[in-house]
Amino acid sequence: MGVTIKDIAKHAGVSYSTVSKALRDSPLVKEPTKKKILAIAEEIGYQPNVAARSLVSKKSNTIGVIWPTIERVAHSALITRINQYLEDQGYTTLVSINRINTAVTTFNRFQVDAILLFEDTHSDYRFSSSVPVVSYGIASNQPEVPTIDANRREAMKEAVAYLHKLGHKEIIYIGEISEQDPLQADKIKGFKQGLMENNIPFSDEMLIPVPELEQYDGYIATKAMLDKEKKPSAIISSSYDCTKGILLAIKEYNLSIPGDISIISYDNVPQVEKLEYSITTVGVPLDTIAKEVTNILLDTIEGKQMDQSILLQPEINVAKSCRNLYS
Amino acid sequence: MGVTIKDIAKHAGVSYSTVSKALRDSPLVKEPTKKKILAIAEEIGYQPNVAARSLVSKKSNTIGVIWPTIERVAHSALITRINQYLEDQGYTTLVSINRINTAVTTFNRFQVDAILLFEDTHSDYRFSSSVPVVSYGIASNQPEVPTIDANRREAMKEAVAYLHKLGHKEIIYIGEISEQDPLQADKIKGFKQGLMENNIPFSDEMLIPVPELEQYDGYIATKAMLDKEKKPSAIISSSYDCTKGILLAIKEYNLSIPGDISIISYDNVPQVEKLEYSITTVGVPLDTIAKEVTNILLDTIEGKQMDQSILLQPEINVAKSCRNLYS
DNA sequence: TTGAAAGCGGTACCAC
DNA sequence: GTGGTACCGCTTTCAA
Repeated sequence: MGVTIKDIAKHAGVSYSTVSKALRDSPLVKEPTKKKILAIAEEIGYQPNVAARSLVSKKSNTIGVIWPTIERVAHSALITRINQYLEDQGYTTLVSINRINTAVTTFNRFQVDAILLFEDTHSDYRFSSSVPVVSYGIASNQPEVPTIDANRREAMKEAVAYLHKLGHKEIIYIGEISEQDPLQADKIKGFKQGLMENNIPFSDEMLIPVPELEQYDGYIATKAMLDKEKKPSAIISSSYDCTKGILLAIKEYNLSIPGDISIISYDNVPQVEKLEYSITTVGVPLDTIAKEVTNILLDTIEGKQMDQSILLQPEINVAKSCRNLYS
Repeated sequence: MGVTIKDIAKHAGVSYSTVSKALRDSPLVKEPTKKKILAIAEEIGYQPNVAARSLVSKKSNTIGVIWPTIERVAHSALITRINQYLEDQGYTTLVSINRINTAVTTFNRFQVDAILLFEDTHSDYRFSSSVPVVSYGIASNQPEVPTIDANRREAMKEAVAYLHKLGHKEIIYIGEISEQDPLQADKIKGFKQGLMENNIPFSDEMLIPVPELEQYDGYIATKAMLDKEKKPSAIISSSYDCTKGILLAIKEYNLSIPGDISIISYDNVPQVEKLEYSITTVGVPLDTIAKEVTNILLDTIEGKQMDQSILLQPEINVAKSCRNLYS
């Protein structure tokens, strides 16, 4: 099987404890010796054995990500980035797609240094983990698990406030109207709250439901909406994909943005820049989330005490998709 | 930190080697002793330490899945199922979303028992792994890595043959027309070959390109196609998602299936049953693929020699979406 | 049927 | 600076 440090030691004519030090770049080994050992290691294809290393050092330099809903593409971009940041910090990311309890057990057995949990729904699990757990998304029902999330409610409030400042009163919201999904419900709460704070009366017609947050759904919903007598002056879209569909429908109806209709989109994913129009967005930039999550994971590993719940503040990214009705 | 077998041994008043045997359900331990040990283990929350175990047994009961393109949702359903089958066999699945080389290294360090590699494109990597690797998708450029894949070409040939048998001659293909993606290119080759074998002349208008294989793309492409003078008698859709869009467009034009137009879809995902129409499909059932991949992984672990390339044969699943023009 | 002990591949401490 | 060695948690002979 594999090459071990003892093999390297033999080749190099040194003891294997020296090899160990050299490989860990310890200052206790002379440069030439170190170089020689490293060269030999490379040459004979040495790969450190994680099992042995973490057995003694009680550290695996590995973060376990629990992502039971891989079929929902929502988090994949975020996970990709977090993975990148963790790699930069010398950590390896391993993903489990099992049920939460199974995954927690697996990662505990593997002695990962921390677990990052993605939750989409309020499920009724309970787990115990000797490894620290950090959760992204809705607040966990395990009070001891710190939760990080984007403040969706605030984002929507800001969107409404921004539109109101520009003179918009006929505002509609296109998104998933679901009680099941607390993430979506939160956005709607923010929308309503924003209306209230700006003295815009709410009515049910202001909520245009879509079955899912895909481009296609946004397209269909917008077309149906535009077929109606009364058109809004502004649309708040609840996701980037949705926005793509909305834009297409608007184009098909030969309406101009922001001339005929204004639009502001949730999600600060970098892709917005690739859209045909320059779209104003509101949300926590993906990269901000990724950095924040990474830092909190690393802090947690170092044993720092965390706040129970961290809500990341959204930012408005003003572009040219919202018309100022006062000017 | 964690509870070890020594803790259990103390509680049970036996030696820790007896505990080890009991936990592995060895026949060398008397039933009552075993029961007692198991009870204590459960009670004090014992979790075996994977590192220690795999260090000595050289087995981790873990399969590493390399899936660098999580953002492409295509494989997630398959991975979910494979994960399930492997779990049934006592294996844990760990996913890496890193670049292939990094992931192979990681999994080698972790001493997983086998690696399952998902490839989407012909990239020019090379890796060496002391752990056996099995690849799903296009043939790897590492000749020693066995590859499993669905025979897409054959599937498309069968689709054409089936339609031809029913009297169809104006057949179009809706899908991604990409040289980049060998999976898609293969389908088109099969389509053309099917036409040829059935003496239907091919023309470029028979290929309707879509930018991606999403529902939305199918919808738009079909609408554009239906706006034309000449309508085909049958459509071959290259993916399930695409089909959803196609159906919607057809519905919008008040055409009936299979009265006005026939349709056969690639992909034998179980979701087709949930569609509004009863759709004839062709492809290798997802479950067949999952089982096959699992078995090959397990065989590989046991050191059985594998064929270099395994192409899974597609099945036609006849429903009511194709009209018999002869009757 | 149970226990003692070697050793898997490393790390880290101690002595030289 | 380098080498010797105990030990991390567990499996697996081998002896009792």
